Amino acid sequence: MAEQDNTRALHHIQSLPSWLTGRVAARGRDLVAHALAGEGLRLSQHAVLAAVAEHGPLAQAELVRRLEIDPKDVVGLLNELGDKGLVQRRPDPRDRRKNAVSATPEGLSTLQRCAALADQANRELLTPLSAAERELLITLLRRLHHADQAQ
Amino acid sequence: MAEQDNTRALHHIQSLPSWLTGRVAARGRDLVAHALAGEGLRLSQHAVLAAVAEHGPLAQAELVRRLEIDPKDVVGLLNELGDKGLVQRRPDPRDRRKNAVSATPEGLSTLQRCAALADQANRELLTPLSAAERELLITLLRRLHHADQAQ
DNA sequence: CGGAATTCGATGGGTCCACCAACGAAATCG
DNA sequence: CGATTTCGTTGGTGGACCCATCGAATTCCG
Repeated sequence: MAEQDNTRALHHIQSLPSWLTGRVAARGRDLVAHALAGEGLRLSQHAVLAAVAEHGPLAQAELVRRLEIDPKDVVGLLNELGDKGLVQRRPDPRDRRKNAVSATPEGLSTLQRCAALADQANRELLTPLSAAERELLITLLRRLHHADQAQ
Repeated sequence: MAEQDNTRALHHIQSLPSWLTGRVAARGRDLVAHALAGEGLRLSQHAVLAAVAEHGPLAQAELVRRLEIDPKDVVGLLNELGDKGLVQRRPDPRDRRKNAVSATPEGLSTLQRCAALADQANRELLTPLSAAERELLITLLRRLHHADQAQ
């Protein structure tokens, strides 16, 4: 510290992990988003569809908690996925406040193709790294993320 | 590939580098943003201030190219930084289309403090990693970013 | 030289994503 | 029961990015 040199201020910022991860994340986001556009899905729609497919029929509030997403946004996302025929909302007979959201067969097959597309995009993102380096990067990122999850 | 299992669709997505970097980047962004809030600056304002400080008096269009930022946003950012007395816009006598943007002494001292705050936030972000691992992560991210820069 | 093309600063409009505030309806708690 | 909580929904805010346009000033080129 106290080694701050304003003549390299921008260079300094752009060497920080927070900035580097932001840039790499932005590129990863764009790559995956572009790939998913082939299936007509946005990133958030893909995440919701995957959560619904993985965790059986679930209530929207459960979706909110699991994805740490805003309740408001869930409504729109499910509407869009519903319009595409990928998920369906039914009233939960056991608790009439809830909607039981589940994926349709079409939703599941779409999800299959999306997973392949997302994998492909991630391969492109990591092109500059060797297989061992990719594993290493994922491990480091995972540790940072898990430490965050646990506060 | 073709090992897609819809019963682990969400888990799969959340293991992808694109998702992990996104999460870590979001946390890094929040940490730095929160730290900079102590100086009353947002991330984009900090970046612009640093660029102006590092690269002498600049035209706004030059700022746009260097930071790959939207021309529209530059106007507002410079207005805000100008209102705070951290930068000043003067007409460039050599090209009257241009504004020569430079940092004020107050801007430079603010930048000093911001650099320290950003460093501190990044240290917090990387807390779970050893010094060697931090260097490794930065190296890997830098390679990904540079490969992107060169298309 | 003078007209055409380009650059610069600025503005308006639009998308996408994340976040906060509040509400009626329906369930659960005490 | 009544009070509280949960659920789904609607409202709006703000940041980051992109597209198009516009007048003023400069550069290019015939």
